[in-house]
Amino acid sequence: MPRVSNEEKQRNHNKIVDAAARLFRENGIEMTSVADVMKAAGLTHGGFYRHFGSKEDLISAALDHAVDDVLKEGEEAPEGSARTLARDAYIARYLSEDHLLARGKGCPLAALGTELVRMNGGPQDAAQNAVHRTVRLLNLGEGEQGPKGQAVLALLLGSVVLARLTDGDDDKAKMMEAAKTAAALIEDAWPVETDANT
Amino acid sequence: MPRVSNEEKQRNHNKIVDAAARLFRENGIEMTSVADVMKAAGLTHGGFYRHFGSKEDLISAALDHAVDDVLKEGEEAPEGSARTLARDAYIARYLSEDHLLARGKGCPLAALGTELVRMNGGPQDAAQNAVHRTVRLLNLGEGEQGPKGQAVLALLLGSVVLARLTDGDDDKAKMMEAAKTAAALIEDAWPVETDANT
DNA sequence: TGTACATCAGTGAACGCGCGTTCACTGATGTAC
DNA sequence: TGTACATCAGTGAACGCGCGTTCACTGATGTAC
Repeated sequence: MPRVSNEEKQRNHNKIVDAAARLFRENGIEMTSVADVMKAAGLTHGGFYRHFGSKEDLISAALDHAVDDVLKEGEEAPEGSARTLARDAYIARYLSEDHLLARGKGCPLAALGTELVRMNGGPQDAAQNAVHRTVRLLNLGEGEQGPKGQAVLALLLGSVVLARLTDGDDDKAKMMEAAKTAAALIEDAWPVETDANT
Repeated sequence: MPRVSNEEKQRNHNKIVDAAARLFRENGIEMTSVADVMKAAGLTHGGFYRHFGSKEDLISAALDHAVDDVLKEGEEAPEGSARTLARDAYIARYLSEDHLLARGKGCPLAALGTELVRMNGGPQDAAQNAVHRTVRLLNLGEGEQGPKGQAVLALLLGSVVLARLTDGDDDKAKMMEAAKTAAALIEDAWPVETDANT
């Protein structure tokens, strides 16, 4: 059957990254094997190294892809009120019941944060990039990486982790409500900036 | 050399749980082997099953122990202003540079949160217990598991994960400052409760 | 209190298993003429 | 455009390794008398 055309190779490459981005977020990076990913992509594990030098390289690529996936819409919104709407929509989606359940399609920081803390090299860079891009979206009109956006992301990320740890739909919903209240508080009452922030 | 007295067995048991609570938080649960834990406890891996039925049982015990470790002081403070001081001290310690670096001695939810989300059985129960106990401490005077305490814990947990992902002492410090500002905001401006919370 | 013996905490080799990675092989694709 | 051949994407067996767990063994401890 092999070999396969350049176009098909590219398609397979995308399938591998797609599958990895989903499986890593669903089951964790360490718990997801290269063979798991290749199987989900409809291939056998041996071909993996025609696409990536190592599992570590796949982690970086999958992380970047996951961030693209969740942020693209917000990042593409034109400056101005459309951007603000996109930011609010991002927060609403982040704190939705859907996001709690669909781990494999949600924020990679909320799915993998504590695992990423222990990574080096490419994956570490990709994780930092994910933080910067998300803060940039959340921090509209307050400078690139200002503390308000950082605080909002911290609240969102923490809320989703805690809600996912929580048993019972009611308690999950209460956690999300608490987060919404706190997010509105931060949005409305953040103290006037006194010193410059990048 | 074997066998060993009952007192020494208990001492060894504690050493195993201690080592596990530290190593799990430092390197992750999946990345820490039973042999790693036993070695850190000064024993050989074969003896592990005289203490625990499985690695899963150790995870539960280590999680409980880690929570005891970080919460004991706050939980033991008598009701009233001493309790409020203990809560404030907990928040200050949580958002300290020390806590960012000493992962192995810090909040197990901030160290292992996204890994715990995927656990079942004993470890899942232990994780939920950790959340409840921490929210109870943070939620003083607002009911057992009120949304204010939940929001504060979410903010703290998220901030520490993001700061640990961040490269550079300055940027870590900025993240912690943002969290302190937001925590004060939640503390001071939380809307008056309109409906009952457990 | 002293003796005889059963218990069992700890040791270290061994188990099966799945991991990340490598490899010889295949045959359709891409390319040189 | 057609032919000849080199390339290389994908396959599936195999590699060494470390994992969680089991086991026969040991000898000091705990206990029955």
